[in-house]
Amino acid sequence: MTDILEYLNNEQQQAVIHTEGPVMVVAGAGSGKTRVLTFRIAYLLQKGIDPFNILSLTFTNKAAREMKARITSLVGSEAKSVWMGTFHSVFARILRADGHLLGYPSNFTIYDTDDSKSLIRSIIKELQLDKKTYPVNSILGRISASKNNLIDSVQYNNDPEIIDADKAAGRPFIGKIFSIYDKRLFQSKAMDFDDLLFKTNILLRDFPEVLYKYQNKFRYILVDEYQDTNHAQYLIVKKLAANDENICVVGDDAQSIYGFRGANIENILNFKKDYQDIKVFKLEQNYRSTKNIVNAANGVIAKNKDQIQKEVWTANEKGQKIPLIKASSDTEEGALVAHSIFETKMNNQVSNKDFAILYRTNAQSRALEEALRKRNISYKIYGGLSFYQRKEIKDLLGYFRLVINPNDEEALFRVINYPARGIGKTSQQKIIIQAQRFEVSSWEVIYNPNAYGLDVSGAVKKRLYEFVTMIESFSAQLKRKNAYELAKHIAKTSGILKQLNDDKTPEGISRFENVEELLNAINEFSEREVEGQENSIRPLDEFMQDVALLTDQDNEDKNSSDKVSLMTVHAAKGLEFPYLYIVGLEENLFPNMQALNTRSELEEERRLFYVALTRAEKMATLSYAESRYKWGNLLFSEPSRFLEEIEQEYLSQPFKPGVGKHLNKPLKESRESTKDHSKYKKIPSTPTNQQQKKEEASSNEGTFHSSSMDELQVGSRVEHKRFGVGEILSLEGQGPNKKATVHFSSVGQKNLLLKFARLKVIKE
DNA sequence: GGACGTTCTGTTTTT
DNA sequence: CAGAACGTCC
Repeated sequence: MTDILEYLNNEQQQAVIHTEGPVMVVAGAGSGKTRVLTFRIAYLLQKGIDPFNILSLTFTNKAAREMKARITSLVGSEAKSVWMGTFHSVFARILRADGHLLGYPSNFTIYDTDDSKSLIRSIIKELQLDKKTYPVNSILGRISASKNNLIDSVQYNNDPEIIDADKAAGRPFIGKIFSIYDKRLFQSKAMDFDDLLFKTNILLRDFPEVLYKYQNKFRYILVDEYQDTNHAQYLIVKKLAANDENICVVGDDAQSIYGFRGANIENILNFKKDYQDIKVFKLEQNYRSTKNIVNAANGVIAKNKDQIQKEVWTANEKGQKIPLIKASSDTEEGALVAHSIFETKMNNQVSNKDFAILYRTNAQSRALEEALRKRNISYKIYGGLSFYQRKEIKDLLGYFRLVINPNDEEALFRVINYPARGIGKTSQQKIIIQAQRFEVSSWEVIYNPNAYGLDVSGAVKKRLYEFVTMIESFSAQLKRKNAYELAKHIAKTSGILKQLNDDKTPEGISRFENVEELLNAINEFSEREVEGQENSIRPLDEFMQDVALLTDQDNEDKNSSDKVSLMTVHAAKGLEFPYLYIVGLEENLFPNMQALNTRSELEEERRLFYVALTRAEKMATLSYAESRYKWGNLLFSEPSRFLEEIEQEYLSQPFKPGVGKHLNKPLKESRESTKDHSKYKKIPSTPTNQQQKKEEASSNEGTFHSSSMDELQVGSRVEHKRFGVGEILSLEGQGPNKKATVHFSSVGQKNLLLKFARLKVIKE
């Protein structure tokens, strides 16, 4: 047995060997946080603690896997029995085991955000509410915030304060939507992301025997990224740890960047109040970055009010000053960044994988991709539309979901008429209506249409019968066939493969390939043997269990080839790169406009920038563009205030703020009182805002008219949002893809594809 | 019922 | 600009 402690510095050792009682490790960026967690678990195991008694909650499943591998290499294979994973995946597992107490079967479906939104959309429609007054996103946000604070729909509707707030915002029916939403989830035997935490809380609250069971099992609990836990997660941890109080939380308040998801920075700030005899260890030495980067980053958050006092320092070399790239447009920004990567590669003899480009929003990746492609630099995008969210993938997964849990309503209506089999919208509506009338799932209705008085033609009934029979035949094979065989059988029999194969457009081919890739992944899963159960079949439901919880980060890098990484700052958490580019440093983009309402929101944006900077080892380059295309509009921007907030001495060239001033909105103090913070987390944007915009636009009526295709003719005077007034010189082509050459007085001639061009005919 | 065309509408970060 | 929603026609 090796003495694993010799790998650690003094501070880290202390945090590792203090195994009993509550421990908080406040770990600055790059200070070896993961190392401490890993070694702490290894140390526990070496001490003879049963791996079965350890629970480790990490931020991504990938982090858990890597930690496990590391621990295995330190102390051997017993590490494999430690429970490790994200909050969501660990508690999904618990709910699959004990959720029956709450009325859920173990094969319940996990609805992802798309499923939730789609359900809410249909509820709003059924209630005949105006979707502009009830925007799906904010409704879901409201429900989510509520669940994260352990307020269910009944409490929501009984809380006069909440109801009054909704009424005041002109949306009295949110509570009703919430109730129906939850009822429908339950009928579908499904849980949304927030339910995984919410229901776990209920389970532990209402069933003491379950609580005891897990308290007894998890004698040692470790939580990573504690600064990003929300109230529901906080409570679960607190309950589980209540007996032994062998809890170790690791985090960095300066890296709390998930406030929008209900993360409550108070959790870490107040940890001391929750436990007595708590030991606090601070890891302040940064091993990752140069002095310049560490100091610049420290300066950015120094202005924040909410923080735990600590001083991150480094013994590393000073390093070079931070270069600043100023571009005129997003295209140029991409080109300059690509150029800089090219040069740096040459000058330092390093490879693509040593580089990363971080941005605030996913949409920014496009210009960068193009620039990199032009220079033949290969890259990989993390996040964005994840593989599992693509339409063709969700369609096939829809079949799998339905086979496993026929009550899954979202899956049912996704696939009931795809590929087309003559069960159209009207019939689907009728099914839903009957299902709701009898308060059963839609599957029940189509399974037994006569019993529920489903009023559709005989032909449709026949098609429904065929559909039900097909799904049932799949279900019957669930335990008999391995995941791959069944998946392939379903893909063929359902007609999905054929449908996709018939589409020979480039997009169609790529969709087909995606489906093949999914099938390959399932094949790999089927063939991977699980220790202790060799020769046993690995069925499809096992594969599907936490597909909804997989993130792009979790996809193993099969070709861990030499590529530049592109991702959002959020996705970069926990990662590090020798050469880093942070792009789009423009006021309103980063810091983000939507996030600039309260002081604490600005502070979170600063922490986000801090996280970004501290990912860099040798060099961090910043860039901004003076203008940028967004939704087809050219927008001009001010350099980000963050550039001014970095001390001059850390930048390689002087930065002077532009002539214009930031449109500094006065920042409101957020409700930080204590208890009810996120109950009213975001006051949703008032409908009046949007109505006003509409009215402004329509005040032009009389002069312009929204034009249909054939109003556009050679010689027509037209107006374009961006280019102004012009005249159509020529038209070419038929149908939707007409091309027009238009002369605009402001910019000269432009060729426009009419399908996308917004031209308004000016009527005399 | 379904295909195909037109119009409208997002507009942050993610488990 | 892209995708969803809506409208029209067979």
